[in-house]
Amino acid sequence: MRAALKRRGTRLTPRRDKMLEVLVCSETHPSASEIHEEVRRFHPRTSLATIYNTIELLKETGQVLEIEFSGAANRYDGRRSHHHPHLICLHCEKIEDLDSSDHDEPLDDLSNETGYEITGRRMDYYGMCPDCQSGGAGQP
Amino acid sequence: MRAALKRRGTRLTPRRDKMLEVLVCSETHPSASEIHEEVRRFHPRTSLATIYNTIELLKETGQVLEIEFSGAANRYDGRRSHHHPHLICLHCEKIEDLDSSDHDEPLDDLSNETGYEITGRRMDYYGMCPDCQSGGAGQP
DNA sequence: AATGGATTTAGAATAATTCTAACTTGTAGG
DNA sequence: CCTACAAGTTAGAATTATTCTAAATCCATT
Repeated sequence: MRAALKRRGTRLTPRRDKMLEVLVCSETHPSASEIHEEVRRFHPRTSLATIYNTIELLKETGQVLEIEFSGAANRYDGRRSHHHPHLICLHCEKIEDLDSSDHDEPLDDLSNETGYEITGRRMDYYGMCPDCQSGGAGQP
Repeated sequence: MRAALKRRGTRLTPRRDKMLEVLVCSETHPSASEIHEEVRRFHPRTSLATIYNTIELLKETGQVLEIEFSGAANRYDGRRSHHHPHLICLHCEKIEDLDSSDHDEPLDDLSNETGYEITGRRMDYYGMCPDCQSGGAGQP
């Protein structure tokens, strides 16, 4: 994954390295400013612009998936080793990964049919998580 | 569809009616301001706030799907009679509907497995359309 | 140690969406 | 038909995530 960055001629700076780590290790699909906070704990003078710049890089190389949120900050998923759907709670904005092998079909057929050069995909389910249904634990 | 609005106690005003028509008839998955322009041709004093208000209503009743775009306006799909995936060109921002019956499986299994109350879903493929690949017709 | 291009920064700029408070409209009851 | 009230609408301000900009810094290479 680090190699992928170098391969395209970009440097693997300490900030970028930390960002990769945050993205891969986080369980919560963090927003840009959450990533920022986390990176800042190790490189306190990091600017938010750097976070956005690096996200842009990683998006281009397909190493991060951007999950847009209406009326809220986008969220990022760095676990792109295999495609997986998301289960998104519209109430507390939690995002869970679903493990499902059957969604991992190849894209060649679709590419051939449509003529599109397909570089990514996204499968999301929206609803309300058990916590929020019971009016309980999850933050509103 | 009009009935669904009334059923929940909201009025079916001329603006709302026009908006429904625009959403259902449009082939392009319009943005809020494109919907605004279209509605304005018939009700010139319509405010953009009304468009957003009505979108909010329609989202709540599941009559419109919001397709978030990073760094650009959200787009809306009013053809919710059956679930279908989208093919999105990242270059010209065109959105095409894919007709595929096999994506229309029921959500009960997933609801039971996860405890989520699932109200919606979204399946998108991202890439570059044939026009943009050939550097041709599509707007950049 | 010097050079030059990539990276980073702080802050300003942009633009979509939401909010607010006043105004208008439609409907139901008298 | 008239009145009153709730729902709908409006214009513009406010909010806020993201992008842009120009200057400073870093780092690999000479």
